[in-house]
Amino acid sequence: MKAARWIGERLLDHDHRPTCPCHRVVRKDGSPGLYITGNTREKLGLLRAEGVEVADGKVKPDFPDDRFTTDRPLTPLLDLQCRVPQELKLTPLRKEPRTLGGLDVAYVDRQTAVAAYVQLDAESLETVWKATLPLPVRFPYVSGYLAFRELPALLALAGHARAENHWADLVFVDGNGILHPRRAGIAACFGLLAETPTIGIGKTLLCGSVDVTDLAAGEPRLVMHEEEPIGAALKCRSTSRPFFASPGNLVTLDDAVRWSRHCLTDNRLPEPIQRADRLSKQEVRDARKQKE
DNA sequence: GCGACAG
DNA sequence: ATCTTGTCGC
Repeated sequence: MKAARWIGERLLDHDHRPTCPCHRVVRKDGSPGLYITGNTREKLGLLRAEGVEVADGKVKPDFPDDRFTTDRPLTPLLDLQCRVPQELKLTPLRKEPRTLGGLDVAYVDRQTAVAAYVQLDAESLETVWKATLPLPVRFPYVSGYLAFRELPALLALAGHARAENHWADLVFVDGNGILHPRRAGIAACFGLLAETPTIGIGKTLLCGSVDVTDLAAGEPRLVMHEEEPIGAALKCRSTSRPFFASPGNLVTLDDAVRWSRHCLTDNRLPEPIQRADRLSKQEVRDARKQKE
């Protein structure tokens, strides 16, 4: 059950007080697991004090172990994802982009995200404009459900950029487009909601398969999933690790490959992503500095 | 049944 | 993603 991650994150990061009941969360097999104070013995002591039987370092379960088992929490979200691909338009890019955008998210702490946007000149790749936006985190990271975590920040920042007349003609998003089990990666969802041409860039492969043996710089190799081409592996240098490009919305796989290649420089990732990534991390550093 | 798993 | 020191290479 993926929702277990949700609970795990709260256990790691909550307002722990002396009266906090978090010591009552133990592992399925009855072993205590970790405790937020770092002292596992303390955890077992608290349970004993509450009348819980502890034998052999383990808690005796007083309920059937499938009491909390359910596949409910993420299924409504999965249903939403399944409706995404039919709404996407993977059509050739209409007009030659004059500016390109890059979007990324970094984290100040467990509950504060910072979205970063960079607009570049499509020809010179020089930075034309940039902006960042801090936002509270409302959803945990769950593989395959990244959009539910980071989309709100991206959309808010996009709204701002649009209002300032700095929205790019083609936007690169940190995360996949249709290179996703349900063709509903964050770049696809964002492109759909923002009604903007998008390309997704992943640093590691989420699903599908591709052989990157002897992959040369700038050479695209298709990622296949369920008999379908859903993205391409690319390298900026023959010696660097590959990244994975896929269409989000309003572009074709060919566009995604072509524009990713267009943005290759010395760095591992396409320039818009590289710059958005750098900006988001810089902003996180500044935010932490001011928190002191 | 078990492992894998974008950021 | 984030936590972190040194370290290998251009």
